[in-house]
Amino acid sequence: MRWSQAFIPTLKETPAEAEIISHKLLLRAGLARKLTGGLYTFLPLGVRALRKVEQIVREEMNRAGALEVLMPALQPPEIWQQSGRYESAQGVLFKARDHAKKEWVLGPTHEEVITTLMAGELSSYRQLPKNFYQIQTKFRDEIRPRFGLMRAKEFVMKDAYSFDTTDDAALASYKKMYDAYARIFQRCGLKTMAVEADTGIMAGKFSHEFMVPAEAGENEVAWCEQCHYAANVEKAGSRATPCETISGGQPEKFATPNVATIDDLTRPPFNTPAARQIKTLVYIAEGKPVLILLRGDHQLNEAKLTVALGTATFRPAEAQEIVAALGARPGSLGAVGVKELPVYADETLRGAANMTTGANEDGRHLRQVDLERDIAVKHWGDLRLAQAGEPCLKCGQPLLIRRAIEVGHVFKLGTKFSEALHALFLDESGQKRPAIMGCYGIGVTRTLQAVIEQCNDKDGIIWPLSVAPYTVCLTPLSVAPEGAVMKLAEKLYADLSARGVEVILDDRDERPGVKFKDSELIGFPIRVGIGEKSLAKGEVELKTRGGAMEPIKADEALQKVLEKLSVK
RNA sequence: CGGGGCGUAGCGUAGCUUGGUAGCGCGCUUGGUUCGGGACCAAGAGGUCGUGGGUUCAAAUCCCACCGCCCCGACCA
Repeated sequence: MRWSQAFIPTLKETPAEAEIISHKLLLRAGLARKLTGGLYTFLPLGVRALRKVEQIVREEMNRAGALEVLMPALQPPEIWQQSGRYESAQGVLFKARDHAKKEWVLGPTHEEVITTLMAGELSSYRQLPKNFYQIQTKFRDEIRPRFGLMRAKEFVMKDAYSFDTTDDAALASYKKMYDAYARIFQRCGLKTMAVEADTGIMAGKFSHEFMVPAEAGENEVAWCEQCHYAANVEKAGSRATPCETISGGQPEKFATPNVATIDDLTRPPFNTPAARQIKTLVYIAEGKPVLILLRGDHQLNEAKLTVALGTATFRPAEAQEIVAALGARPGSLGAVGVKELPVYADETLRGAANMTTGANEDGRHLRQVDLERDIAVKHWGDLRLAQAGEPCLKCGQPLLIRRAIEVGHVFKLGTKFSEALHALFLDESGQKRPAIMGCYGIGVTRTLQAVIEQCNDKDGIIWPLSVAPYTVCLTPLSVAPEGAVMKLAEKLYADLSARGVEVILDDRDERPGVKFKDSELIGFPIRVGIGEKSLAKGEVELKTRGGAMEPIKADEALQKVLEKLSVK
């Protein structure tokens, strides 16, 4: 490609809308432009990089034995009703109506479609295992699109769905995808970590997320450097420091005027450490109030609460609901003597004694509360958020917590969809059984931006060779057609092109500074600078993005470039 | 959905408090001089000041409503 013929609108200044580095570079390097919030046009350079990522994904999926298909993005709502997700996915479903006013949904994911397909095609165990994938645009009515391509209303996703006859076989399919994902992200030049994940509305057995460590990420990951335990904080467990277990006597009410928070009680005159307090939360679960007890220095993990409650339909109670349930306002809440409401307590509190908690009277608290003696706990479980520095569950080393971008997610689904949508087969004994499914997603557009987020410096993007829109940028410093500089540039351009190298020739009549800045902003992995001064010595300049300038003999330039391309 | 911020030329912005018919930088066009790290000189083009309403002799500026964009949050009593 000749730069003069291309469309590469680089920007000197950063558009005000961009906050994080990858979003800024996406716009500045002329890769994409915003249509409106959460919707982007990929410009030629952006499309090239995107296609590179797609191709890596495609190659690795094929290598892992998955079969490429392409499903409709427009879907009938009936299959969503059949799977039971028409309601639960309300929040993200884009809907459209046709001329007859019939409703359609724009696919946010394709379990319903693929399972419907298999319901029609599958009949025998002999057809399994099978794994189908597609690379396609997904639509999600995100509450808040963010950071350019990072969270968009429309985005390119690779989704795959496996069908197996047994749990063991399903696990093998899962493992294949897990391994394929590790290869995919590695080939994209990304450092990722696979972490245990919460399964959310997918309701699967277990899952892993592939995370790119980055401050701009929307997730938090807990991990242990010692034993390599790693989990999304929504899922992560950790050991807590032990509670006091020696009873201080019978509960005793005391006045706490103007005390509204855990923090207030830690200060004089009360001096009660947060770890010696019981935090009482009121939630409304499926319309009914429940109490949740945590230690004062701990925080609730709603993903874990979902598991404990057995429902995702819950929310924090409003102030008036709290008063109705307990007779006191937030700040003086407690569970002592409460019999009519179910009490869910965090495991950490088991055996805790001599604790302080609200007395369900405004301005009063109770001390010398012994958990199991004084509170009727209905359900004990892990309800708390793991915190940095707490000992790892497995080895006891302090856990680290870092932000990260989720680029891939693998789920073991089980039979939820195959049962609901009748993807059944006859086994060896003639028994009709539902296929055991797994599903596997990669945010392709998000992966692209994650690469930029991870690979950049003050001058711009540093593309890994594997996803660079062009791998080589030829930069003649003067473009007079008959000059020696341009003649050499043209020859190199022809030779590299002939060998299938993706090369761009900066034939613009611009000053050297402009060309250098642009090539670094965009981040082509290899630049060959050709100028009169060095050419007089028979040399050109080979520069890898992020590396040092290296003078090389002009007549060896082709060979050197080819070496760089194959070595890296 | 709640909170905060912002909307002025393609991009970045000043002007708004204190109302008087819009300015700067980048980019763009033309000519000239330059030419190894985002050149310089000169002359230009480009604006419904987000939209609608109100106040006023007069509104980018004050008031009301709406729309859009960005950020934080969606919980911790």
